[in-house]
Amino acid sequence: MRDGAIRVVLVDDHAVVRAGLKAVLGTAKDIEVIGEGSTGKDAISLAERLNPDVIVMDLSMGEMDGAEATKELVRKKALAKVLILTMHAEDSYLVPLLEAGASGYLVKSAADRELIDAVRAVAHGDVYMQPSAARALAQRIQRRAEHADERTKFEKLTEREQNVLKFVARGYSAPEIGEKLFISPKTVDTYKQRINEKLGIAHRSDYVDFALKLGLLAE
Amino acid sequence: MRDGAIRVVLVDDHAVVRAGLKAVLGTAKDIEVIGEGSTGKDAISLAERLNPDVIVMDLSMGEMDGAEATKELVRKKALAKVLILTMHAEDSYLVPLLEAGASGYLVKSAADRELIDAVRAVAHGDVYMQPSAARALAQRIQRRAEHADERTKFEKLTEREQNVLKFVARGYSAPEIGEKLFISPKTVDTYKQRINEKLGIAHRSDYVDFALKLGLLAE
DNA sequence: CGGCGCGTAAGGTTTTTCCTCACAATGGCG
DNA sequence: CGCCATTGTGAGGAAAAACCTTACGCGCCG
Repeated sequence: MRDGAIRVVLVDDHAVVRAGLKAVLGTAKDIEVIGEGSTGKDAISLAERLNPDVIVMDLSMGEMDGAEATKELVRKKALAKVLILTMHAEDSYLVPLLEAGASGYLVKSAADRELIDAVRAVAHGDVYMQPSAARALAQRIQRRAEHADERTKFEKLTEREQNVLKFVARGYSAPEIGEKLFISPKTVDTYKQRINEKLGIAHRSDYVDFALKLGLLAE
Repeated sequence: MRDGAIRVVLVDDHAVVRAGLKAVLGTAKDIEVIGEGSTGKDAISLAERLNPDVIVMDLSMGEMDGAEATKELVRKKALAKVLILTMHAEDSYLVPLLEAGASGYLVKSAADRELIDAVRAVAHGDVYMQPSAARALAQRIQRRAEHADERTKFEKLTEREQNVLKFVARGYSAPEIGEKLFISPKTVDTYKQRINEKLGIAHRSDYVDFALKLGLLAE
């Protein structure tokens, strides 16, 4: 990082915890703690003043918690990476945190070694996660794959029909689809008719439902 | 697991690799290799015959690769958990694999210890992932949160307009929306008109794009 | 050979959309 | 205090799209 050491700011509303973190990180020669704060607001002002590489921040704090602070930091386009600490493995917070822009997620019971690794990883631009967190994430993704029924039905459609289904779900009209597929809008109409029969649906909203369940609308 | 040991089937098209895996797993007293195969098809027939707890399978194989075999196993409601091995950290395959139903993902360069841990984890019902894999997953999620622009625009719409936007994106027609909101279809028309102006869009497909980017269509 | 599935398409009726206009309530703002 | 922008509501009418029915060639399978 800039001039060698990884510049870290610690934010936690318990001084004892901060002291502990400082002690642990102090054992790594390539990590330097350059500031401390006790609220999310502190995190933001410290980020602006000190321009750290990494902000190690508690998830739950009195005034402005870690999640909100992370969002705000991202909004302000701060360069610092955020490593969130949490008391217990509260998996449910993980996804919102990642969406907010956090780069890492660590329970406080983690070994010293893990903390140091995590700081290095996020300073390096990587995303750091413990297995329990990764698991939550993976399960979330797997849940998406549960619509086997719809998949089966979908696969019974001909290629043309599948294609048309996708386009309709995406909001395109028959003439527009016709243009894209180089066929007459009337032909598109026919496909829609056949899709309706085969899937037993009738409304455009059903197309959207279907496509959503099958992940056909993922960018 | 049943009668103590974790029953494992190895599937890889290189005998040498299978031998290696067997040697490594042999060092764990709680793991027993009960079968071997060299293709995805083998994986499926072995799963049916031997009913293993875990299938350790290569990602790339000649006939039917690991991903397809996993899908098929899930389709057949096999009880075995699938741990996918891969030559390099091909992150791009991870998400499809998880969707297919794999419970773990490991590069072949992993330490012996990691392989054993991974087998135990998936046998136990956990999802096992290495940091590099977890990273890919996390980045994928973060990408979803990048549409700040759209969010801002969306928030400039009135509540009514936001509501109508959602319904339109979901595929509902003006009369249908009118019914849901207890207003005239003509009023819905007006909202659509105003949304078009405010967002600078004109097609239903733009509504869908917009809603997708903001996650308004997530079940 | 006669269906059957599939890709293609047209005609005609019914709905929807799209655009323009309208009006009342509300809430600043000079 | 009037004025004007914003918001919720709605109508009328032309244009477009959806919907339903019918049709035809082609390859395939019993």
